[in-house]
Order: sequence, then structure tokens, then C-alpha cells
Amino acid sequence: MHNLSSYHSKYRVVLYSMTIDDLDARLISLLTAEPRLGVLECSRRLGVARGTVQARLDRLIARGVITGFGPDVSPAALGYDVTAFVSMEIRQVAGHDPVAHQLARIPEVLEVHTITGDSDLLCRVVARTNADLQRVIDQIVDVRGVLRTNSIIALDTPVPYRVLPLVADVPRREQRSP
Amino acid sequence: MHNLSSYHSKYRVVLYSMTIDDLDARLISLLTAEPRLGVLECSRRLGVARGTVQARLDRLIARGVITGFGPDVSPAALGYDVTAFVSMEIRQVAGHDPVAHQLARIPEVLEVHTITGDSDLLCRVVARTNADLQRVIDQIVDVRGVLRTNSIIALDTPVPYRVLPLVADVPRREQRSP
DNA sequence: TCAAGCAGTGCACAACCTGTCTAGCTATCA
DNA sequence: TGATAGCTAGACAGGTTGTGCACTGCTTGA
Repeated sequence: MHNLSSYHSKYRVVLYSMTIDDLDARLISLLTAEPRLGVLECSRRLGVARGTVQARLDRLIARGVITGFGPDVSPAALGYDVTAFVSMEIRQVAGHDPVAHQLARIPEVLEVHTITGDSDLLCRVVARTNADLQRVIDQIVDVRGVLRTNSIIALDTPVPYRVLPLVADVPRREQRSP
Repeated sequence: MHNLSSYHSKYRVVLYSMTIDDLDARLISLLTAEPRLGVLECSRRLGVARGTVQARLDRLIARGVITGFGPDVSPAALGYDVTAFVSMEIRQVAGHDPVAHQLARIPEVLEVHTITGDSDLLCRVVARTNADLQRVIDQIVDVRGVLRTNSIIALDTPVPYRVLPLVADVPRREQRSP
């Protein structure tokens, strides 16, 4: 098996983790900016052959770097204007998995993490209004194993979720340590 | 201006907010499951005319329900295995915007919210290792206006970010209240 | 030092899909 | 009742995709 991270570049450091190329980063950036672009148009914009773009994309997907091209849905546009982070303590006897499984059945729960610190779980929820948030929190509290919850409302989101700066940074980090 | 939410359905309630149809929900679900599907294939799967799918998609995008089709990048696949939530207090004199602006310059900061509660800002950060997380937090603390931070590490993510259950739930909510 | 393997390039082909337009039909709303 | 909006079905040209091939250049390992 050949070294995944040392091919075809004099600058690339030999790291035993999967990294991405500058071309990969530019490809991801391009597709993020204009997602409807086809492979052919990408190859034109990037100045490489179509087969290269096709191969890069396949590889990024195969490696799990790109997990999908799903449509990004805005909960706010659906009327879910309230976002909150709910942390909770759970009864430790049964572990956290059954609780997370029950939380997953609530559509308004968008994300669940197990965390360090005073609480055990942190989840992101959305609701239509503050009153509706109460309904969602009630559903969470009703989950068997949930002992106490603590809610924090997100008033504004000055930086919405993004990965692009990270993607652009990876190849530069590689080059800086020859 | 005509009523956006009452067209073409005997079940739909007149709500003065933008909602989605059952067909919209099925379209989004389908595209989420198999994002590489074209419009024509979608129309076949959904059993409607191609023009309908095209029109629905255009409308969903125009309304802001679908904000994009960007490639979903997994930070973990890029070597950023550590996810943490960092809440912070900031100096109130200058407001929170300049702080958020500086935080946005840190690639590892994926998301920033202004929040209720003891802290002022909550952000999601990623890092390569726990030691690397220290580096990122140091960068955050160095931001002018940041007084104190509190970090919570996400050990596991039993429910990764998803919107699909919410999307599927919206049309059913509409029907339930005639 | 040399052969092998991997990326990339350029080209070709058929099949398919997209964007766009038309026309007719139906349901809703004023 | 008339006007409007949405869905269907069909059509068209043009571009794009998936795939295969041969060739080049670089890196690797014997």
C-alpha cells in the first residue's frame, strides 16, 4: 500500500492522516460558492482536465471528506425562528444511548452531543416561537432518563455554520511544516 | 398579493407564514437521500411532471427554504476529530459584533451565536487534538473584548445535525389543524 | 538505476439531461 | 363568472455526463 499523503507534491508532508490538496480545497470552495456547477464547468474554472475533477470528487467522497450534496434547509424559512441549546443531566444507570435515541424521535431536536462538564447531553433544538419552545422542552423532559434540563436561547447567529475557512486552511497548514 | 399558504389544497390551513407542501417535503427528503439525482429522475420517483419538480425546486430556493446544495464537508475526515462548544463573556461596551467578527477569522470556529444566560457568546469549534484545542481556545481568548471562556468538549454525537424529520413534520402539522 | 504504479491530460463516443417554451386542464379566489 | 396559479404533457436544441482509451510525467521501491 502506498503512502496516501505523499503523492505528487514536493511540499506535502508525510502525515499518516488523510489531508486534502490545494486543488481539493479549491474544488470544495468552488462547489460551495456555486453548488449547481457541473464537473465540466468546474474543470474549466480550476484549469484542470475534466477527468481530474471527476477523480478528485470521487476520492473526496470515498474518503468521507465530502459526505453529501444534500439540500441545505433553513429551519427559519419553515417558520422555526427560535433556536436553543438545551443541556441536560440524565440518569446514569442506563447510559446515554437510550436517551439520545428517544431525543432523536423529536423532530425539533436537530443535533445531540454527549459532553464533558456538569451536564451529560447537549442538544440543539428549534421551535416556532418561545411558547413553542416550551412545548419542545416539555417533550425533552418527558423522555425517560432525563433528570434536568437547562435551556439557552440563541438570540442571533453572527457566524452561521461554515467549514470553508477550515477547508482552505488545511492545505496551507500542510505546506507550512515541510 | 395573494395568499402564499393557501393555494391548491383543501387541507392546508391559512397561515401567514411560509410552509411547505407534502410534495415539497418528499422532494427534499429524496434529494437529501440521493443528492446526485437530477430533476428528471426526481420527477419519475415522485410521480409528477418534470416541470413541477423544477418549479417546486425554484420556489423552495427562492423562498429561502433551500439555501444551497453545497458539499457537506466532514471536519473529522480532515483530521479535526475534536469538537467543542466554547461559551464566553465579552466586554459589553463595544457590543458583540466586533468580537464575532474577530472570531470569524479563526478557521476552527465553525459557528457563533449570541445567547441568553450567563455567557454572551457560544461558538462551536473543532481541533485536531485536545492539545490543538488549547491552541484554538488561546486564539479565542486573545480576541479583544473576550473576558472569559468556558469550554465543553463534545465526546460523541449520537444524533448528528439533521433537518429531515423537521421537514417531514411540517406538512403533517399543517394537516392536523384544519 | 530501472520498471512499475499512480495522476493528470486530451480526445472521442453515445446516451442522457437541462433549460425553455408551448398548450390545455383544473382548482381557487375575488 | 372571470382571472390567476399550478400541474401535465410534449417538443426542441444544446450542453453535459459516464466511460473508455492512449500518452506523459513524477514518485516509489526493488
